[in-house]
Amino acid sequence: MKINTDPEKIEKVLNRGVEDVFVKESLKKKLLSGRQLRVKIGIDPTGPKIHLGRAAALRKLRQFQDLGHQVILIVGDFTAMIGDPSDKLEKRPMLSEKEIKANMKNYKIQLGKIIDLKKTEFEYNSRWLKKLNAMEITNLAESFSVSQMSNRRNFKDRLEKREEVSLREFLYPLFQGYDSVIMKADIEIGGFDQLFNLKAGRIVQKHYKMPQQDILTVEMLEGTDGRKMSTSWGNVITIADEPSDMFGKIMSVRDDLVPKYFRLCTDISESEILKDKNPRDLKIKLAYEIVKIYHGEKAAQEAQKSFTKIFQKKEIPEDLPEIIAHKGEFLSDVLVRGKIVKSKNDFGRLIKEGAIINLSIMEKLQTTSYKLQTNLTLRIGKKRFVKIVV
RNA sequence: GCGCAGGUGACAGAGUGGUCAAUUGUACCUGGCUGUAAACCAGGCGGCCUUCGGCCUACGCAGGUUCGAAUCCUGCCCUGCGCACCA
Repeated sequence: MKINTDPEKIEKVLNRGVEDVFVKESLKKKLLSGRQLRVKIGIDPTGPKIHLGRAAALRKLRQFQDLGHQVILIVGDFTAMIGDPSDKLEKRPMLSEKEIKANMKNYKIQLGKIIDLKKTEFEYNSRWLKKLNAMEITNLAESFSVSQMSNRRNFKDRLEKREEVSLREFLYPLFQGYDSVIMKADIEIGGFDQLFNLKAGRIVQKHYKMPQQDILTVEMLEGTDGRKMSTSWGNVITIADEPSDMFGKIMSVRDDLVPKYFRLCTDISESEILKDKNPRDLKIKLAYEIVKIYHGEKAAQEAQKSFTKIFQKKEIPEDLPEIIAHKGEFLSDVLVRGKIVKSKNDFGRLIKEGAIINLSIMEKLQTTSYKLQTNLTLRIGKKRFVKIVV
């Protein structure tokens, strides 16, 4: 495999969407050397879907792959059971082996949309971490001092607030670092929230008298509401989202985040981004590009078409969710059953607010005790559509 | 183990016998304005019913006192802090 050492390309890899590189000069030298490097990334199979924030790090990995370097994907099946303390307000619950397996099922398909799986080395870190005995763990633990560990931002904060910090959480960075030892990693990539864990890799490698990996962190991507993208916040856009859904979610991202989204989620150049002055049009372009990456050109066109149709021309979408109902059934029951509304109370509120519209006659539904006789197409609020088939 | 403080709705955090389905902020939902953006304004935000009303379930868990408990008592579980010497 030929290694690409084009300085211009390397510059781009080292800068676009990158928060921090440690140690930059060392990494640059490695990349220019022409040697094939071992580039590691860890994925925590804690959620079944990859969101755009995680995808950003994986895209960075892809860039290394394109330069000809060896990409190593560590599935943190063991560490996921411990729970990563990074930037968590609370400690995470431990995941069972079963849950992890379920999460990993669709993972590879999603990964395949970003990186070249054929050229990727896959490893499950339980393979070696499971076997560590007490003596070896003790030795590993020697690499860190307590003050180093407790100076970590989120440990420190929690300790100051007199919240619980489990000793177990201290183990996480150690194990992640140990992965780097086993894998002989030259570089490790991760989100900026991973900074401590990545640096831990350097410390642990040093402890085992190995050359230290350089680390590269990508910027954190905020979710649709401007807060950090996180599954537990429900503000995520995942790469497995349906095209129209994905398109819509991207359109609801705050304007000021659009350049960042371009930087982290697309290959569009900065100069091209600046061409479009209208923020809405720019965002449409962004949505189009991202949908194109994960679902193809055709899906992107269709998503855009249906978006303009629904929200700019206010038409009814073509394929809306359907619920089967019986004749004479209460509408409220059907909607609760179909999980369109939370409860009958919720339904009652929406009626009172005039939020439910019968699209065939374009009238607001007035009564909570509406009984179904024929098919019915409804719009609830601005973005919920549903068709009820009797 | 002993002592002290604490455990309240998605989260933060009030409330210390009835007026508490529980103040407030955030998040969320709806309407207005819009570009399914932001900001802003208004309303809502446990469940069920025949809904200007009624019922059920909820303030760590289990009991108790009381006409009445998130609030008082007892036990249990969980969290934080303190518990060498000297004084």
